[in-house]
Amino acid sequence: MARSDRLYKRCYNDTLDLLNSGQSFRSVSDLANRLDVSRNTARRVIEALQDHEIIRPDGTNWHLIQSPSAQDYFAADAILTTDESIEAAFMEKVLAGRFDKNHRFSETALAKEFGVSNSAVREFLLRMSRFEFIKKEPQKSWILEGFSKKYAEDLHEVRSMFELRAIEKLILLPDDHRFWPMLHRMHTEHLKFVEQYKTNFNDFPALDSRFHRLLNDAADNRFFSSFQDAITLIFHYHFRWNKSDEKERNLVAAKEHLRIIEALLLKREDEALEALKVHLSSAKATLNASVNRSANTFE
Amino acid sequence: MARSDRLYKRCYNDTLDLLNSGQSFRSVSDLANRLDVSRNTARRVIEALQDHEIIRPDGTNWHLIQSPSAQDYFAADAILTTDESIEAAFMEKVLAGRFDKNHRFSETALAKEFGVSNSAVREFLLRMSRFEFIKKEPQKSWILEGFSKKYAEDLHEVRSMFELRAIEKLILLPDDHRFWPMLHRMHTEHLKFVEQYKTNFNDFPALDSRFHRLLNDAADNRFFSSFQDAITLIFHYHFRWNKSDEKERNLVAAKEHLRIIEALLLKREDEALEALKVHLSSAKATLNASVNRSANTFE
DNA sequence: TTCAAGTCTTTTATCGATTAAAGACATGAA
DNA sequence: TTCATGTCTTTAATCGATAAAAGACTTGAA
Repeated sequence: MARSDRLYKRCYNDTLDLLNSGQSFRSVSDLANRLDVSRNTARRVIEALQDHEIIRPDGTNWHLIQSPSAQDYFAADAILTTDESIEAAFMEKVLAGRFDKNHRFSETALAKEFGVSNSAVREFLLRMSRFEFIKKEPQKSWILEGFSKKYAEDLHEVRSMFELRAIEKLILLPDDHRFWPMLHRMHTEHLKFVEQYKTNFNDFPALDSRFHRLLNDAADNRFFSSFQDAITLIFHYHFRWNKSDEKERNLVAAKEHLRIIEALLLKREDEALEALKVHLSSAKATLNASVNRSANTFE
Repeated sequence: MARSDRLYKRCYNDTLDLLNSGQSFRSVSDLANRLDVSRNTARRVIEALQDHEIIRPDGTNWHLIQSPSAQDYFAADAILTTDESIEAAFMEKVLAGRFDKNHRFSETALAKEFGVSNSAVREFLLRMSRFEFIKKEPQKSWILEGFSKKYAEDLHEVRSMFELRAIEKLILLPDDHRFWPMLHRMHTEHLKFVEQYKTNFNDFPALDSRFHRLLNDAADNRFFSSFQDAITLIFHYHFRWNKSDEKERNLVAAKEHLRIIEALLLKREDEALEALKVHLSSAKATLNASVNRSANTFE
């Protein structure tokens, strides 16, 4: 087996969704643009959909012959890239504590366990190692340093430094900078979330991540943005893993965000910094609580 | 061809050096310990050296039959790991500006150019990408963001934040912490360097890197230490590339280090912070000068 | 006990091959 | 012009195989 055609499958599903939502596309090129893939891939999708008699050309547009049912779609796990599925499997294994006590693990063993090749695992681990919770020395096996308390502290320290600095830089941005309208939209979204949190509380992690990313990106330092990737990953999996007090926690955090946003919009630096500190320490508390739950939380 | 035996060759050379410097080893295990490799590798070295009639057992120790000459050693480029040689070739290519104007490049092309496999290049690039000067999106080719002025600024900003924070943390370390004797030794080494800088100015980059690493490691945050890897790499290659004013520059920097060290030893926090700021901005100026020289220095 | 050696097993480093997807080029219609 | 298409070439994602090095087990000597 060589390279998988998961992208094609994902596009196939996305195209069904597109058509099902009442939209359409004019040409192969048009679909390729919409899906942000090459024309070859788009063409393959269209041909397959025609072959399966799911769509048909209709004047200048393509249309569904009838609404697609669940079995017209590729299965959810068929559209993950190898890397995505390794990530999910690995993080689940970490959080569930299914690693040896000595925290050493081998590429080969993981590859076998996850049903992928050696190289795929290796490359995943290399990419992952920038988050500093796994590491290896040449010629030796990997070590899981795990989500220890210390890890949470290190993460928090750097995160605080970066985000506090970000606030200081943001306050100085000129009034016509594109950051301000984006922050406004963020404000609106948060208000909406707070209003509807009882039903939509699941949306918070994504909102949270977008909010912090906005701050970091606007601070215009690539290392800040890159660090935000680590934060997003860690919190993503911890949120998934630890659902306790989820609703309340999310509401509190959203309100903390609002305080920061409002202080920023009024350009009250001290108030914004203060609000951010409060928020960061509650985020730290959340992470700590989750770390303590996870079985691979050794010292 | 599969895995190369460069480690063995390096050990072979190192063992010759060891014996040539008058030291010896008692057993396979002993040699393995000294070289920090497995016994299998150490055994292979000893057997080869015996076969080549370069050493012979002598009671409880091994001895050289006669002082080894240059041709008894493996060539310098035979003892680099694939990864090290890719790194050297890649960085040289970046600094010499031998990339296309659009800054895109392909794994395959590099692999061909460097005479190594696709995967080796790929893994190198993945590892490198945490330094944030190359990057890629899935399904697309790599982009060299290069050592722009902006890169130098981003690097400087984070570096300053980390090291200033490090100083604040170091001042608080108890008197019996192992950091203090290490700092004392560092002090002595710097005094010695300043005294002999006219002949030994080449030693400075290594000393510089060890000094900053000491600060970052003692601050006890893995992200600080990891960032220091980036700094070391960047400065290493820029120093190599830009030799102008080398002697004077190194002397000035060493004296700046001394001011920091002395202030730390006296636990004068403000003075240490001040001295560090001075040093960091001269380091930034050095890097900037070098960046301007390098041909891949686009905006 | 501790250390050393030999043997066997596991794991990493490295390669080359294969297929999906992107990208480049040429051509033709609005 | 501009866009859409088809064809061809290059490149990335992914795999499995192989040899070097590490590590585990066993035995024997000081």
